[in-house]
Amino acid sequence: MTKPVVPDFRRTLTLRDVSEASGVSEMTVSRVLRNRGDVSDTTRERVLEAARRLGYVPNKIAGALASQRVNLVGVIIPSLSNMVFPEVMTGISDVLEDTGLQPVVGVTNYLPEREESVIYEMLSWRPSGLILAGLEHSEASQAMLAQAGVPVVEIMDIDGTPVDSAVGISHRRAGRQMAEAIVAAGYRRIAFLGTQMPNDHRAKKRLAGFEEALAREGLALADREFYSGGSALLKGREMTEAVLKRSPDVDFLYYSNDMIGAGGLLYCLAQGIDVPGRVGLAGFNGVELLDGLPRRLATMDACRLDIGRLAAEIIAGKRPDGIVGGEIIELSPTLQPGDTIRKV
Amino acid sequence: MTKPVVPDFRRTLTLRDVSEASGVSEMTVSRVLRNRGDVSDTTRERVLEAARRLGYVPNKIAGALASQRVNLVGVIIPSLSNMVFPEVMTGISDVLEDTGLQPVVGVTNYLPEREESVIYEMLSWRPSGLILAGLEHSEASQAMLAQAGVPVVEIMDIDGTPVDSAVGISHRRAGRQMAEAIVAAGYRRIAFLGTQMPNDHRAKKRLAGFEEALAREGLALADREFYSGGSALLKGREMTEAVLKRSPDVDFLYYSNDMIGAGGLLYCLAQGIDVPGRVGLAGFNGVELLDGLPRRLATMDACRLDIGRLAAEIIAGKRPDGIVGGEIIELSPTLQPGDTIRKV
DNA sequence: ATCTGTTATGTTACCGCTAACAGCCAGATC
DNA sequence: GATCTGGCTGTTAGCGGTAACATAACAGAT
Repeated sequence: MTKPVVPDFRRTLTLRDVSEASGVSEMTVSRVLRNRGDVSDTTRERVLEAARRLGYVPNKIAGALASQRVNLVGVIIPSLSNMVFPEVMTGISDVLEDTGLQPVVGVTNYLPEREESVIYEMLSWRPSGLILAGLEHSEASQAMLAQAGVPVVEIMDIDGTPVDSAVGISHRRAGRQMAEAIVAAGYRRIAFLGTQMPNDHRAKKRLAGFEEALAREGLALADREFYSGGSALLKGREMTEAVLKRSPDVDFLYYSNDMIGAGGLLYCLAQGIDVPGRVGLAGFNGVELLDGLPRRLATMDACRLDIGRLAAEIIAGKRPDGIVGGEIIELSPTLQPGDTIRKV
Repeated sequence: MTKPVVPDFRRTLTLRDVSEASGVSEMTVSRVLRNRGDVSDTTRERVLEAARRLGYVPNKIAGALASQRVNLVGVIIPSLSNMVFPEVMTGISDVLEDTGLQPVVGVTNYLPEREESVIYEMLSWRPSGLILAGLEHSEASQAMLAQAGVPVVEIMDIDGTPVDSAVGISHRRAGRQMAEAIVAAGYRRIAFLGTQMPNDHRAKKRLAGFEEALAREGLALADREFYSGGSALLKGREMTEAVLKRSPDVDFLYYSNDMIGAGGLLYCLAQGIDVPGRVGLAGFNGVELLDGLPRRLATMDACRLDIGRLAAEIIAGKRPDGIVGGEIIELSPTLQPGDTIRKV
């Protein structure tokens, strides 16, 4: 309603401004700024000088619309505070760095409906590819991904059917392997401590594989405890205390992630409990944090860096043999026994 | 060179496709999909049905170009693995959630030249605003930000001159306050342990403020130790060991962040060192992780959630009194004495 | 019957850039 | 001298939407 006090005299700059300032056509300016096509050195210099002097920043929106090319890769993850995704991101960035592609992160907070809208939002920018965590998505999400017309890589997990490509580990198998190692070390009264999150499918699969392997040995979980929210380290302490009080005869604690496992380890050490003699412990992920603990927690690394790398390579079309899509890459996590499982 | 094996029969969908499928003009479809302007209920239904059936996802690139409006906010931070930025992001997302704006994250790895290119890249998408960590930027970066023509909020720090708005704490003052508390508790032989990072200006300012306050009391740092890279928790242990061996008479360890502080605390406890009697400890940030430690490390929270919130409010034009730009908001971090400083 | 206002829809002209193609000109070739 | 290069630059026509401005259809008021 009120007239603007400050007139907007500084219109946003366009190619035309640079073109006028340097006395060549817009097309030539465009060519210079993108390093595409032949331009004489003198012209190039003049254009660059003008662009720099004016402080011109190209408008990628217009560029993308005209060229039908967008140098963005959507990366959709459940959470940033997880300690696991930063490393995946590092792998992705490493590979994309010299491809001209740029990752753009979206966070879903483990909510399928949130994921749906993030996918929609991302696709509406017509990215060159999509990387997203997990194989479980709403029907609408699946439909969008299938229609997207760009490479889609589902990461972290391979127990299921991907829309297009997948890079990850089998969490089911990871759970089995850990159970086998624990049983082999002579533990028998085993408890599980983990997240409550109904949508953390990977944790759920690990537990399923774990119980499956126990069953095969004629064993069942002796106890189980769940949490949600709050400081994972603290929750680990609290849950550990609760389980050990409730089931004093438990001799092994299997945690769904390293953070709560670390909390449990600190609790046991503080209580003077003999680890791994009286109680054994194991987590999952292989997070860097563990290196600083008084004792090395048994864990299983989830190949996060490699997962990021490979996913990015698929998007960037860098896979050997020029494989184009529909690739499923299973990585093998390695068990790191640390100091919290008895040696056999 | 080779002909594509699979013909691209599934062209990408446009408004025209939906328009034809529903028998109305493109404009009407556009109105329906954006919920703007009056459209009859029957038409709306028909359009939505067609859009859903076709799996149409609007092209925001074209939309943004035509409307000169981009619902993105660039957020530029030095690192994801820091534990400090996820919380800032949470604050930002909370506020932006119901404004139609969407955060887009860029990471600089503490490299000014990398920051420069991230800023350039972001501005080339003409976002509605920019939030970036710190007040120190290359000249070229400053120029771009000043020219950007959108709100720019520099966060975390207010010791310096912002380009436009700033929300943060005074790290210099935070350092001073901590030093005063330490001296007041009777400690005299104080050591500093921190990051080597030449570009972590905030850590540097904390140290400067810290030394300044010590000097005012006639004191100087008894020792100092720096690190770079690796697991912060582990580095904290190692540095602490090094310092205590080298300078056995040191009675306080001031860490530049909570993670290395936690490492130091674990080391001291494992060594049976009397904390806070023989040695006092303090960190910085107030990270959630600390809640799970055997003893509560003294720290200073950096108001990360509030910083994110306020920055987002400025971008979204939600500040009370309709303040528009050039706002500088200083928050006051609170000292959390924990259990690692002697009570006076 | 005409006027007015409201609601629902369509038309037109861009937004800022790039693909594709069309010139132009100096020097080489025949 | 005519033709043919190949390097450099310009012209034209969109890309897929949306703002702004018609227009149409119809109810109620005059």
